[in-house]
Amino acid sequence: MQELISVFKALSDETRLKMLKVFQKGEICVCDLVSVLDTSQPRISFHLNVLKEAGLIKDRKQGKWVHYSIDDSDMFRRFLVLSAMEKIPDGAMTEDFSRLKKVLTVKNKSRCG
Amino acid sequence: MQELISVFKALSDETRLKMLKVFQKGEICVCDLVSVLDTSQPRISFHLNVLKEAGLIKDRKQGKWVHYSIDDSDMFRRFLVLSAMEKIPDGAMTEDFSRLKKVLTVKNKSRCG
DNA sequence: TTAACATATAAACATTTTTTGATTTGATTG
DNA sequence: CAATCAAATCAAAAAATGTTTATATGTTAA
Repeated sequence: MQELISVFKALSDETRLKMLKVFQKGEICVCDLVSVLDTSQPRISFHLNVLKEAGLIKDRKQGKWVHYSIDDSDMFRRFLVLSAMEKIPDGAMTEDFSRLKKVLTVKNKSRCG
Repeated sequence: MQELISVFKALSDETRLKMLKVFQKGEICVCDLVSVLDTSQPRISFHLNVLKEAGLIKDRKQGKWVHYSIDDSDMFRRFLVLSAMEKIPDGAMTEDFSRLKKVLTVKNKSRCG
């Protein structure tokens, strides 16, 4: 039961829902997520950890960077995330997506990743 | 987005999940729920309110009593609750269901309801 | 190997949620 | 209408979560 609760808890926070929205666009590293959500690094790390403990995301370490992405190994979580995401209008993400776009194009001219 | 969050928040608590499990057996009044979950009345009222604010349950007033039941008017909530309930083994509810049984049979010999 | 960078962690603090005990409200019954 | 019962509400205490600032860890590159 605690496992189930941890999943719902992870989903009951605006920052974390926004993170999942960003993850839907693809894998992203912590430093980019900090830029995109325009907040502090420890705060991002804290929320990433909550999502990870709930089994909603996974990480991939590569050199200095840690890339996070949606963990789609579990059907129930997968469905929960999808249906939650569907409920959040893209309008709630305008600023963030615009920063994401910026970050990604800079990326193409190489940096991490 | 806050509405979505309120739903997940409502679902991220053991007492409230147990309440929903009880509601799956049918409508129940506050005083019976207090007996079944074996806790204080204000605590029950508090959690009922959280579930109600999230749109997961509805109430029906009848004389002195208030009967609560699952609100199945919204598809998304309906599905969430069903899939959450499925994840909770009946073993987690043994004591509660046994008290529920008792309460319901006493009921038949009339009291509230 | 030192400097710089990415991320995690920790401690202190702030905020939110939950619990408790007392009280209130509303309805029924004697 | 006084007594009783069900339920809600409130204020204060307790517990859990989230934020911040500072620091630690691990990696890469100069």
